[in-house]
Amino acid sequence: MQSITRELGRRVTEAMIAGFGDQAVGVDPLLKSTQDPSFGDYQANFAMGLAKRLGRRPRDVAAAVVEKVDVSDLCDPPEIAGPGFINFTITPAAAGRRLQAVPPTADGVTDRVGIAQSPSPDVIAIDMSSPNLAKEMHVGHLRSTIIGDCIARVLEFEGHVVHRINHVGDWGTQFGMIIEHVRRTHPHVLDDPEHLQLGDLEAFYVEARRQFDADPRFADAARKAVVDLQGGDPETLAVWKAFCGESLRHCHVIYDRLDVRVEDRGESFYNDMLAGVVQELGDRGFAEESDGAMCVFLDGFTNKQGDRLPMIIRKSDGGYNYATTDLAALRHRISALGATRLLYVVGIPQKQHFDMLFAAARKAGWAGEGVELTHIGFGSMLSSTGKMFKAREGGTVKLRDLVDEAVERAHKVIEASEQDPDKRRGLSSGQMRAIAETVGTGAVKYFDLSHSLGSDYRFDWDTMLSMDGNTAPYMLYAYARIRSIGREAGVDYAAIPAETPIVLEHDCEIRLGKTLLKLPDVIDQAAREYRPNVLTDYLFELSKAYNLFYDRKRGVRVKDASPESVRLSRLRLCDLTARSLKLGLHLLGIGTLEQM
RNA sequence: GCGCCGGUAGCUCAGUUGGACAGAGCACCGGAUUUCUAAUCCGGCGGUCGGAGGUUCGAGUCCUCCCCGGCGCGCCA
Repeated sequence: MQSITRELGRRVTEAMIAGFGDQAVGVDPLLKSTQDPSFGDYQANFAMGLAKRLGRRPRDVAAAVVEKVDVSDLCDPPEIAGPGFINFTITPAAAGRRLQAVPPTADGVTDRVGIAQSPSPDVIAIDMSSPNLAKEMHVGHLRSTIIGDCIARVLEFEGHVVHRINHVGDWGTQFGMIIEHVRRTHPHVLDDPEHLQLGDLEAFYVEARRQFDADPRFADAARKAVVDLQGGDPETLAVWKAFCGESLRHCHVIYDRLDVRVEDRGESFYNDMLAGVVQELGDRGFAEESDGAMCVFLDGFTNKQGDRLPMIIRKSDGGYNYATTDLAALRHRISALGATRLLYVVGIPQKQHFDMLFAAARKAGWAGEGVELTHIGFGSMLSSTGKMFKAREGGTVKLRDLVDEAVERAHKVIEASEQDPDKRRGLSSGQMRAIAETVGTGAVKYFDLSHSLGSDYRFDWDTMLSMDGNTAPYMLYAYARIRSIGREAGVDYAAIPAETPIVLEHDCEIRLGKTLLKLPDVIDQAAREYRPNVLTDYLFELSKAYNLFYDRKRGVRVKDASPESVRLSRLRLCDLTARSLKLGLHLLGIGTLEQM
């Protein structure tokens, strides 16, 4: 399945050049899908802008292009409307042909629904999730984890090589008290460091902190542990390593549950590169000493007094901080991983840090012209009352608890449904648990990803678990329903011959077919703009189109449609819808259900 | 003080390098069910897009100023 806007855009561009020669070279035809079906399916908006440059009337410019453009195999004759819009209406026959050409699913690989990969794959490093290992993962890590996963999935789908880098916090002074606390509570840790087990990481951290504050001898030991750690003392390193391993295992329980894959790479990995970073920046005159600290000063950054704002890369006590680590990591991703696109899925409050980091990397020449550096910032997750998200007791909410509650709530909905004689499906308790897991985690992810990245959003259980509206349950239901129709019709969708014609006649068939054709454009836009909600909006549109297609009153019959050619055509539409939904949800990191 | 991000329907949110009368869900009102999964569908109600200027053929979108909210601003990450 190819992008229609690209196809139409190519032809319009040719017609523009045929009509206006060099003056039209490089002019974007501005092709997009229309908002209102009365304007057709796609529109080209270049005429107003081009007319201005040419000193001509927009409608005349549009008319000249319409005269030259050949789209008769795709559309009705293009129409000029308003100030100079050119409207294209895809013919049902052309839409049917394009859908029919989508190859069938192949076993064992991700169904691409006929969408080609990028001919020029990039190596991309995505900085995502990145919790601090000293503590348990909390809700603050949710957005980076699932947004990063979604963007990684989309870019991987496009054929790029993606490193999902989990830049975990495994270094710093707080590990001193952790190490000391491990020693005291698990005295035999060194005998078997791989099998250190901690039931509650958060409680462990809190207790370590309490001891540190309450017991001077503990505090001294903790400080000594920091020194030993930095000095490379083997025994201290072993304890530290054992703790980090255990903490990572806790993280991966959640990653597995959320079906998120990451490459763990702790900050400590870059430790022996830090001195070199500072040395080189200093030698080349990009960094200078200020109040005892080594600082990089960059144009355009000032502090509250209006003085230039430093990026501190070595503290006055000789220690390094996150700016140094991030610079080292950036270099490593470019030079060692070969990445040409570095993405950072980190909250908006850190925007200034990334602005400075990128500016410094450019200045030092570590990131050249050909390297993209992008901070994919996102807003905060707020409670339903609009405040910062906190547990009832006031502390942070563990991510694990959030996921548990989501699944539990989904399970209750399913149980209630099974109690209702009109709704019950006769699910086993095992099936109910499996469905609740997909619906619960899917609901949380979908709700998050359906918001535009930049804005804060209010976390609301009832909305995200609602069957109505732009939610995971609605989408999952639409998918399950289509799969059920296939079973009821006694067909294996995958076995319907690929040459079976798809004929779009009824309005709801035409609408569904044309919506299906938008999928490549949607994925393309989501990838280009790093915007998951482009995908969710589309899935909602597709689900609505399908539900209308299948509606008792306004839709068409499928299972018992006749003649057989119409029945098969509609079953293929069902199949393509299911495949598109499955692919879209997969790119969001959400699994599908054959039944719910 | 400087900077960043927000302010769109009663509520929660979309709005694609500026494009056609500003969209959706929830809520509310009304309609459709001898069920191919109604966990659905259709219709109605509802907005001077925070305010004021400006640029433009055209502004929710760009520029300036102001109001309100959140966040950041030298050795935490």
